[in-house]
Amino acid sequence: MARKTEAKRVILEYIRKSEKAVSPAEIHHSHKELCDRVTVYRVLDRLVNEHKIHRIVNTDGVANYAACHSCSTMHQHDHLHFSCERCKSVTCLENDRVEFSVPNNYEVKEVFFTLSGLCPDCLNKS
Amino acid sequence: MARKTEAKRVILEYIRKSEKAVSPAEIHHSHKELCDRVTVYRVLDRLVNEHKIHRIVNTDGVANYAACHSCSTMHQHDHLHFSCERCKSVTCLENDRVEFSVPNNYEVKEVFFTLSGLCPDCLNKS
DNA sequence: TCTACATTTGCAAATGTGTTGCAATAATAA
DNA sequence: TTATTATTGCAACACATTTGCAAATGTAGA
Repeated sequence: MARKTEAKRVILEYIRKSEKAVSPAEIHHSHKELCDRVTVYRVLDRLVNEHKIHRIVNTDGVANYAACHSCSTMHQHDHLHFSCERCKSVTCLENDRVEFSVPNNYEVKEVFFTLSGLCPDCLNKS
Repeated sequence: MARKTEAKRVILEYIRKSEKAVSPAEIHHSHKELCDRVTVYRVLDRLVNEHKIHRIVNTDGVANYAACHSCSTMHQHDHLHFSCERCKSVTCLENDRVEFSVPNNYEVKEVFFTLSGLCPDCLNKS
């Protein structure tokens, strides 16, 4: 059975407090003393399996992780994500729902909707 | 100005004939003699810039490329893509349009809509 | 509380994707 | 045909992520 470890607790707390989705590298850089780089990856995998966080692949192919907010009631991540091409930040746009249809010979398990361009911060600076 | 080269011609033809989106690695493996690995990446970049193909990031973070079908008339790739978790294939679902809204303080330049799960082929085999 | 054991961790090394610099090659305009 | 410049190959790099294995640690049950 799953164990409570410091790495897991701290990483989950960090993700929950973060405004934007965070990458494994960011987590490791801001918690150098906490644990090894490899452990960060393994903790993130476990948190995803436990439905505590969800994974977003940004348009550069790098994984980012965000806390699940409405997952305690219903587990779905069919909201939009925004991947900024300049600052590389990934933001959940949870209020903007997406509508789509799929041919019925596909079995859809997960949904990844990502927009890219410039986020409000970078748009201001340009 | 852009030049016609064998690598470019063969790679574009290969992508056009392919049912599914293909990765740089796949292209290189099936055309070992054609050109270097690096050239595959560079040719793909050029083809994307010329709007001949479009790039899809699959849920593993790997880039895949597919031919643009309706781009001669209108250049937009806001259709769904399906990323199979078993065989890793990426398919364009061009007939299934997606509707969404975004806060107006974001500047959207590109759109990546990917579903994952099991494709028809893998669904049959299971 | 103590013990046994499965889970978690650190470290080193490997894999895979994508990029860069530079000199050599080849397409094309003139 | 020749000059120009895009394209290529090669070697090396950067970075994200994974794997194997032995050591450490959390926790269920005695």
